[in-house]
Amino acid sequence: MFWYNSVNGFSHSAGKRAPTFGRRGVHMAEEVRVRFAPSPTGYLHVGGARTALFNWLWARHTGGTFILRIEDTDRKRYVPDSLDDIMASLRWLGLEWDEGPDAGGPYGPYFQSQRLEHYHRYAEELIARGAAYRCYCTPERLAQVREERRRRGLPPGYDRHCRYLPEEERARLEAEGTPSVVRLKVPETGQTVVHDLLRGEIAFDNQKLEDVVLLKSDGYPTYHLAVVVDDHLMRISHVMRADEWISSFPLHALIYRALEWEMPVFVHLPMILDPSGKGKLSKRKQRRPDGQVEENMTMVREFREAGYLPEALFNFLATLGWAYSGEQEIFSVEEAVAKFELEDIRTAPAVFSYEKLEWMNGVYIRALAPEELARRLVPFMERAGLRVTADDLLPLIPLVQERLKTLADGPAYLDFFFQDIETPSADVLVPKKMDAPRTLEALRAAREVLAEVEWNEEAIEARLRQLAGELGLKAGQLFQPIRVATTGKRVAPPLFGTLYHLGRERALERIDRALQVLEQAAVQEQ
RNA sequence: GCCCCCAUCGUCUAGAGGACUAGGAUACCACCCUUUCAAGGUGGAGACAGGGGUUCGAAUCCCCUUGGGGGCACCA
Repeated sequence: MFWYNSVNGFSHSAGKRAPTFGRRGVHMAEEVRVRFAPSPTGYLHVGGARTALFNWLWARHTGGTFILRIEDTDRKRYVPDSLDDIMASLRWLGLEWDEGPDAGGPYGPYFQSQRLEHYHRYAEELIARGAAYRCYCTPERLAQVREERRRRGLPPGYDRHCRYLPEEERARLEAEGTPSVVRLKVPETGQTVVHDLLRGEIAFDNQKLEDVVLLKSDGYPTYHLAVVVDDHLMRISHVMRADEWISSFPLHALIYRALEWEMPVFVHLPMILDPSGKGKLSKRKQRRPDGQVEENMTMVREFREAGYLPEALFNFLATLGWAYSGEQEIFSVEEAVAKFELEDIRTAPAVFSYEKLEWMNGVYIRALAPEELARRLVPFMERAGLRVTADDLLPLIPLVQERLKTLADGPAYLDFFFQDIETPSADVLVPKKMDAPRTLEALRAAREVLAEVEWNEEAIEARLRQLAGELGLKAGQLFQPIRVATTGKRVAPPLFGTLYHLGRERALERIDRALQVLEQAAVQEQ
């Protein structure tokens, strides 16, 4: 049979550094069409987002088309709100699609559940061409077979029972209306050689391949059939998908060849690994940044809620498995689009580094216009119970901008501006190498200065520095009690700006409360 | 178990046989700056998994070993 010659279709091995277009020279002018095809079985995972991102980057780089296709062929695992999350997360990252749900397009519908007639048609076509067959085995029998094979030390799989069903038996089962699936008729000998842009040729012994189910008994296709049919019908030029699909790649190739369809260029993307380096990134794994045991963040929405900027996540994900030069790693969207090349995608799996993402997020936060930072901080302040507007925040931005790692850090740095503080205890108020009486004396003096100083940052700083000298204290010894008294924190934004924006009245009021605490402590120490 | 993929500092990576005393970033450490914390500056420690080939010459090409990962559903 023609498709037993599995090596056809490839003129030469491209190898690791093959030119992107050269291999399919005839198609150099052909439009690039790529797709991201998630299944609505859960929220968008950062691994999925990275796949989407690479596809999007390639589409934008080439002036091609980015398609969103929903692979909703598993009715059992369907999660109702996952589709909304996937679309919202993609848009949050800036990965707008040209064709797909909402957008529409000439090759729709873009939900596989609405394309069943196509899968049925090509399943029949495959049967007619002798490349597939109906299988009437029950799930129970299949389970039995698997168990049996396991016991005999064989790889789990189907025993091809129905492939060799006598014709009269087949007719009888059909007449009885026995439920059936359609299976791929994999050649029993020879090899299937597939081509990956980055890895070159990969050969599989047909003997090791399985007669996978193409069409389920509920009439829905499996991934294997649906992906091939849709990629062909939607005229996909490049398939970029996760590494884990390499195993079923030969099955897909067999379907393409049986249907005599030309294959797109395949690029398998490296896996994203858990920080432990053990296995795919998943929620189950735990990380402990400071001894704390917690769940990994894996969903795009979680990063958004944790105060990461979309541009930072975008940049980080873009450099996970793709490197432009080894020198540059901060890329604007435009730069990434301009510089993205398929050849520069790595094949080795990459560990997801939360530390590096956090650093990068800080870089992007520092680069934000103050007005913009203020605007983005508002929801995080509100979530912490602080009712503020961007205008309230704006004057305070210079105090915190270079300190924030995430937007969620905002409240911890700024809450005392917007709500009263708990009066700090003496042990927090008294700096190292100081005692309560001396701290009390210093803070009293500071109160007097602050009560009459002209209320601007420069004057406050000048007078307090002068005071420190008069008291024979180091700057920190005077400033720290003031900081703690007015902010309730040991760690807070720069003092003079803080005092200025807090206002004289509130600053003095908080200092007075701290003085009471210190008075008591001073008495007790004597 | 079988099949497939992968292998440079802890991590992300540069490296296309000679430009490698292996570069950058992050994380870490020290110092500087400094009112705390950051940010910034300077410096430091830190890698070609192992073994065979090929070659005048190997991080780079080939083979083996080891290690890691993925897959083996009427899931995607």
